Amino acid sequence: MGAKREDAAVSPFDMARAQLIENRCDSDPCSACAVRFLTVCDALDAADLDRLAEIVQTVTIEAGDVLFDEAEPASAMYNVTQGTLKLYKLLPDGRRQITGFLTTGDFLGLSVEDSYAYTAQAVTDATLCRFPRAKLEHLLADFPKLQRRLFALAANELAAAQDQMLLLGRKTAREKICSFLVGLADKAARRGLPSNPVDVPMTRSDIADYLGLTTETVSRTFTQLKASQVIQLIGGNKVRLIDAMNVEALADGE
Amino acid sequence: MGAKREDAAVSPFDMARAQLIENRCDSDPCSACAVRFLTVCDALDAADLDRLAEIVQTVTIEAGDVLFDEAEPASAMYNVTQGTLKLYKLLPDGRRQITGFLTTGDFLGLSVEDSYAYTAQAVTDATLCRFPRAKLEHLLADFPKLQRRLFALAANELAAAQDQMLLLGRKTAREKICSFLVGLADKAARRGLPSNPVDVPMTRSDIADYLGLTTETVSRTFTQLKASQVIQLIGGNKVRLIDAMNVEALADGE
DNA sequence: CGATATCTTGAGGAATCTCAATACTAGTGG
DNA sequence: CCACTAGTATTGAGATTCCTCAAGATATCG
Repeated sequence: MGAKREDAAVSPFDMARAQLIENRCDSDPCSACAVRFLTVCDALDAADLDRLAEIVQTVTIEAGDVLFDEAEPASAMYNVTQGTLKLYKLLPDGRRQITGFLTTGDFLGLSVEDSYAYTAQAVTDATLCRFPRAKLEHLLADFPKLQRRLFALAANELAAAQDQMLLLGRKTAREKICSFLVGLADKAARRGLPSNPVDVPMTRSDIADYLGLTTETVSRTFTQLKASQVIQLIGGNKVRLIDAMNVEALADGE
Repeated sequence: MGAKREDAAVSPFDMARAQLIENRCDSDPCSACAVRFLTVCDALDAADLDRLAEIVQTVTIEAGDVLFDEAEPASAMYNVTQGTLKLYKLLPDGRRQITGFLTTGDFLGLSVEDSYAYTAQAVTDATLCRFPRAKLEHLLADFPKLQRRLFALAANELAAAQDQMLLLGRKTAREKICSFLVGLADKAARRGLPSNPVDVPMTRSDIADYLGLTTETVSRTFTQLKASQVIQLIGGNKVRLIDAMNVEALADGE
């Protein structure tokens, strides 16, 4: 894979924080939004969408940029409209656990506490919709449907987190990698994107920190899966699942 | 620890399912509830509590009983009023990951999908408040506060799940055990229960499946911590943290 | 006080990690 | 247009944590 895809430093504190934040000047950005149906915004119909459009801002960040930092006051929620981000937590000595990768339609910044529970960093260049928290909460009071939708999304996140716990606690390296690939493919399919070969925009190091492995083990496992005709590596960041059903079976140790 | 504390079989399908479900006959069970402030019910004031009381049932289960099963239609949500439960997911070959232990005040059964994402089984004898899902959803529409409270609880669960991912993916056995003990102590403290020595009602096997370890490693790690004067084991199921701050530091690898 | 489940301890093995060297790959500058 | 460079990926060898298998100790229940 190529140089400079992202900053791989563990500490986020020396990262660029350049964010381009703009208030939407379009008259009607949300109702024209191509990815609305994937997101929290789907809860509102055209009439109410205006209210949402009033408070939304657009954020553009580059690969490697930190959107917000763990323990920073949670000032806003976001929707990813383009690109991939990673969320992670750190231990004092720098060990890192990536808790999720987000793509088009995913939301982040959910926090009932005052501060974020994780750092959010761009894996690729990305654009997001930013909803200032205070304004959003005001809106939630007016639109129970929106509240309900957020709740549903949180519940889904929770279910995904529990799957990930099963993976981290009980799966082998091979099962972890297969689960990861199947997960990426499913997510792409749900967005109408090509799911086989599946796009893998993150580094081996990111994958390792997501699956509780080391870079080397991730690399070795890819090599083994390739040797056993389970996958093909295409270019630097595409993976073909030779038999998707088979990969799925391997993912659960069947 | 003693015999028969719970059924340790991995497969839940041969477990007893005896549940005692009663409709509340008290005139006002909820407003008299001693643990209300800990739970979802805290969102409602006395006047609205009646509505909740109308739909609530009481469930009594014994240690080892399965409350509901993974993939079973999600017919209700629950609040634990007494006792400890465990939630877990299984792989086809029987490997188990416990995603959480629940005690007084915790809620479970949250599901936007049609079926539960995990199995819920009693660690000790327990009593719960049962809210049939259809009725509860009806109520949510009338009480935005309740909806909001549920959302907040889900968000907290999510944050806890992310902490657990960090634990599972990146912590050593010793750090895992220390995190676990600190977590139990904090939870007890928040409920006004004795937090040092902390009550540990679950088996080594349960702890192992919660932390992504084996029974033997859990046991060995307890022995080591005891030898290093970090903890004392009191009876079968109490642990004294000799220096709580120290245990906390060990939990994060500091 | 025996029966049964749980817990502890031991010895050896395996999966994964660590450390280290080499080989890619994509953008950079001549 | 091609070598250069810096990050990234792969591969190898050895170390280590944790797991597996097995036996013995302990605790609780009837």
